[in-house]
Amino acid sequence: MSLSFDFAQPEAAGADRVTLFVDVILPLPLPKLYTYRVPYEMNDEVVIGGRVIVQFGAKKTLSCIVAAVHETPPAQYQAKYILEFIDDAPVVTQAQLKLFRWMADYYMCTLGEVINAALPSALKLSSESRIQLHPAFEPESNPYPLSEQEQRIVEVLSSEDGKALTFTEVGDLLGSANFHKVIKSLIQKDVIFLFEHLADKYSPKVVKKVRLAHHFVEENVLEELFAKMAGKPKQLDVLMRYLQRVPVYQNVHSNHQGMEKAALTSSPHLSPSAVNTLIKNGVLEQFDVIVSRFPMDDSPEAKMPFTLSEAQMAAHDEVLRLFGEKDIVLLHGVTGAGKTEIYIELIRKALEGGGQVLYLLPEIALTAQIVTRLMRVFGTRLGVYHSKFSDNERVEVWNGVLSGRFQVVVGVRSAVFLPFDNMSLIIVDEEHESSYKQYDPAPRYNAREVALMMANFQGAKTLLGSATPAVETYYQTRAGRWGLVTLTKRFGEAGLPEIELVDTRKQREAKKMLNHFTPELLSEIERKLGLKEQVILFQNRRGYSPFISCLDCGWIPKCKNCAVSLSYHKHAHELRCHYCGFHDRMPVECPACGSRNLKTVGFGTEKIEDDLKIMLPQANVQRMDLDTTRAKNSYQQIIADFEQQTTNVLVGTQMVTKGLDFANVSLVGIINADSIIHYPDFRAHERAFQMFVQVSGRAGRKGKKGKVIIQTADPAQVIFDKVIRNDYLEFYEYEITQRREYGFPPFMRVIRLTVKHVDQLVAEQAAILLTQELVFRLGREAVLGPEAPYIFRIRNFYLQEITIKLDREHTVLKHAKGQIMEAMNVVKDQKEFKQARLVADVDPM
DNA sequence: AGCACGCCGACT
DNA sequence: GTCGGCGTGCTC
Repeated sequence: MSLSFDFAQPEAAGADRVTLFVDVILPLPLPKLYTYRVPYEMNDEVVIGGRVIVQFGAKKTLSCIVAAVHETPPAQYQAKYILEFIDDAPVVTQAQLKLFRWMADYYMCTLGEVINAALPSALKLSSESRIQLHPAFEPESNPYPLSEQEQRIVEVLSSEDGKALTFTEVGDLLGSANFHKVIKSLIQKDVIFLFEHLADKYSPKVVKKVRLAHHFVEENVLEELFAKMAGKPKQLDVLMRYLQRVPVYQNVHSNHQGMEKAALTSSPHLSPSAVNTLIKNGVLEQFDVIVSRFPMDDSPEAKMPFTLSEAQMAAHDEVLRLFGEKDIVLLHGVTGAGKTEIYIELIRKALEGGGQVLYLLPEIALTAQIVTRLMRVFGTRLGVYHSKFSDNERVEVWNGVLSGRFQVVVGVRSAVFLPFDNMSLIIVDEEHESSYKQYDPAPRYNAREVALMMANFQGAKTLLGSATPAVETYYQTRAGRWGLVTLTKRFGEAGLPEIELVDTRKQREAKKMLNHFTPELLSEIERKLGLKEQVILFQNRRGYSPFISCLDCGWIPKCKNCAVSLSYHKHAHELRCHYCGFHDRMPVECPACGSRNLKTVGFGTEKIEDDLKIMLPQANVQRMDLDTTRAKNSYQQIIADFEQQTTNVLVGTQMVTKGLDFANVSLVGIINADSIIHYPDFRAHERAFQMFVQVSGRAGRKGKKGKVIIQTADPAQVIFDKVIRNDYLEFYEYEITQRREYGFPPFMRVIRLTVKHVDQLVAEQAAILLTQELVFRLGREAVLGPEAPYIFRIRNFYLQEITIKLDREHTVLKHAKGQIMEAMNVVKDQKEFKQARLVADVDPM
């Protein structure tokens, strides 16, 4: 039996010495929980969802999460004592524990793996965890008294800038085993903060500000100053601007806040050197302020309420009405229909009811634009959870949700792990996006499904939004289980773009192709640039070319770890593997025959960029793909340049298809549609349709009708017809028939098992045995394969795939997963397959 | 995931 | 004769 904390406490306070045990979740891929014993005197410190430190194995001390408290001593072994209690309040809520258990179950992984993915690493203490002085800490102004031990730590940390100590070092320094208490206390007092890896070291964002030196603040002193400035017009200008922006007289304190130096120096009519002279002469003083990475916009126009259009209002009302009878509603709105405003209105209503709100977005759609917009409406109640955030920022959001400071969180996939316990509304925007699915490592979860389950557990409503809903999602609305609201009109009179197909085969035969551009696309780009409008080009492959080949002997460089050719990256002058990261210098001559006739074959974004720069010198081309957005802010920079029209052509992969709104883009070109359609996967058509419609949606906003040119070798393919007419329904009808006929989701559930082994033969043998065991348990018709995937070797592991199709019923599913586990264990228990890795992916995408 | 224990090749 | 390779099994 497990006791809750509330129940355990009064007993522990009594005279009877109950012996408590806790089951903990270790942050490791272990199938079960481990039981530790609570020291008597610590009985009232036990908190479910709190962290404790335990010894695990001979050497390791780990922090882990208390999942349950009970009085049952383990029969088989002697439980070790808990070494330390870190938290006096849960860092993981009961609601989370329930959800995490469901995830581990559903996605066939361990609780430890879920916890590991869920907790920001600074919450996962280890002896390697480090502390650093909080950048905002000043010894004089910190209001909390420090103990002698705390003082010692602060001294050492202050000894040099950015000095860090590991837990082990802190332990040595204090010579006490109980140093976690000291660390915890210092964290609470905002003196230090924690991080896990050197890369997580906190570097605060600092803004340089200026203010009037305080002895000038009085009116008559200032007049004197003005008199002195009479012969220095530039400096006077600066001062005037400052006084204009900062109401020094009306509000005495406003001068203390000052204003951003950049606002003075970068102002077109002001001289930066005059600003510096004023600082040098002591009239202005410069100071640094640590700011949040998402600044609050307090300008008056920011507070301006927006009004929903009639269509938006109607959709909003319909969503609310449907929430009266259904828990899940799909908002199917064409691109540019203004779904975000509807979300904001709904969030506002949900907050009035007092619950929490989670707004999920795919990685690349979560831009500064949308965050700023939400900040304006929700201010400090909004938390942001982004994968490019540092660990400290994540902990801040985590704690903010726990404390109730953040009632709304906008975030990516992993935001479903945050400690919500009173959810009232979840919005999953672009719900069809495959980036909601984590592919590797475990837990291989789909944030949309997790969100739906969280909503279910916490009695919240879920709104799914998309211009191109997943077939599975739309099916649910057709079946009447989920509500459906449709928005067919674009916001602000913008018509849907005109889509033109251009036959690349015909043009190639006529020898009219210019590199990979048809004359139609090239002249249209030229025309748009002439009109000072912008262009987006979509090519779903990065690098310069997918491979190179020797013209004399046909040699093609392959990756030594994977069964793929190496892509040529011109800028880096390298050959790269897109699967394992292997790279090598581009050879000058063929290593097989010594010929210098090496030719690139095929094309990626880099070549498109290159060719276009040569063919249209007036184009200012920027490329956006994984290679150009790797650095932390490069993505924002590329977007900003394009927005401000410093660049006028954006060439990119998937990244350009999602969520970007640029008013001046009037042409979208899809360079090679065929590579998107021809994919060996049951979702290929769905993905292609979504991609075409989404990228087309980037063309034409704010009243301008856009144009889309799709280059294809086979314009007759059925899918184009539906894309051109933007007919989702027709696409859906076609697709759902196929799915029914061939037994794919939503009619069947798919679980994909992958067997990996360094030896190809062993991988095959293990897969054959696994298949046999599966067929034995689930029946022949449920198991497909084994089969080597198209790319049959990655990172030196040979792959074999088995696909399992199951009925959707939950009981069947649960039972089947047990059977699959059994089958996997049979294989793993075989000596010859000990080295094989077996991976289960539930609902793969 | 680590880490220790345990059986087979090139070194003082 | 040992040092050390990493295969295998266990951790409350």
